Amino acid sequence: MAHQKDLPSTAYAILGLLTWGEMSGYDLGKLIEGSIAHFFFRPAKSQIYAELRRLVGRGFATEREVAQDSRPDKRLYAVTPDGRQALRRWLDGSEAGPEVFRSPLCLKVFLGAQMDRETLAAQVKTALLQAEASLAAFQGDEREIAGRPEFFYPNFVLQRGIAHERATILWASDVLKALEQEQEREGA
Amino acid sequence: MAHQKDLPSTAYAILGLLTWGEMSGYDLGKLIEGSIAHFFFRPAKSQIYAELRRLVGRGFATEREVAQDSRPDKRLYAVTPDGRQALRRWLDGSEAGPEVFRSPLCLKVFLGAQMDRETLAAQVKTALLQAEASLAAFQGDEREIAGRPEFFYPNFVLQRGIAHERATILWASDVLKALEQEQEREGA
DNA sequence: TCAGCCATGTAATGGGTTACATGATTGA
DNA sequence: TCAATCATGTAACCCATTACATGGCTGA
Repeated sequence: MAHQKDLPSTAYAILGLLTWGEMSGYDLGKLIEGSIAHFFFRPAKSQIYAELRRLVGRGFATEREVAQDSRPDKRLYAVTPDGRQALRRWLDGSEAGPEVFRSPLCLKVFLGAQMDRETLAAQVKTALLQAEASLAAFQGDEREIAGRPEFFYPNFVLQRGIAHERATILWASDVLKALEQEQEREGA
Repeated sequence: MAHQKDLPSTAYAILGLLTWGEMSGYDLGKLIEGSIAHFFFRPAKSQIYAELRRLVGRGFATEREVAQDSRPDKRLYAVTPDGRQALRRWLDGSEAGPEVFRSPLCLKVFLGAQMDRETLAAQVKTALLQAEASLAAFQGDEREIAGRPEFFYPNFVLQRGIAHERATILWASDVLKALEQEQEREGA
């Protein structure tokens, strides 16, 4: 009964955000951009809407049309008790899929022997600057949510992001240093 | 001319590994498992073979059938000059796709309010143990390749993996501590 | 005036996974 | 004897992205 087939984990991500409160697909998009996009996935809008329809089809969410003037009409979605149960089952289970770290930069560094040293260094430098920007943004978020109990759990994830960016910055600096040393050794 | 359509980055990953030397699809699978799988992607066997055929079709690799007795016959693939050029263009360019960190664990922690505290703690603990195992494995690799100049570039990526696992371990420990404190506060 | 926000979707494509299929050799 | 290694693929499926489509309101 209930579910013939398991949903993809992205469905549970959306279901999870809906526990935050009733929302439209558009709202979800905004919310994802500031949270889940950083540590899970950044779906296309079209996928959000498709996934919401599926959740309604499964009975995991309800849809409610709200007419607005001076704005387009919208549909608000809310989790059902069935939805909460399904989410809970998924959260408690251990088949949530693997941790994935996919880094084109690491691939390029790995294949560094195929590149000009300068070009590689430039790309590492770019990544370093991006990591610094991310870190600054995360630290801004940190100040914003500090001490707010409703962000008790999200704050853990934010801390992980901060740790990750810090590690990236240190690593990139080390790589750049090593690359320069190698350049000198060759030049001399 | 040359290429009507860009290849997906996974094709360049395989092309890059082929610069290591002539290999079969099977060999590539083994090699990926010990390298690229950790920081880029872990393709299904079927995809490796499909991607190799495409590379040959584009003229980026050559195929050579080798008969063997007491083992199945195999096909060896090697990069062509065109392939090297294409790889180089991709490496030098900046459209390599985004850095992706997809962590179901982070999603669960983010939604921690929906779970039993103990269940969440157990899952964090599991991740911690896995990170410790990965770290140990990476440190084994580190000892193996230490000082070997042909691993100059791969070593950077290994260092990143080590830094990442260390950060994960510290973070998970912090989360567990905080979760226990919260438990005590409630219990008291 | 004009970019950007609000708001929702369809259609086409394809990258990637899963399941299925085969089968000899080698070492524990 | 039995699992693992070597070795290559086909077929089906589907999650996810990209491009396309619409259109009023708001603030700089």
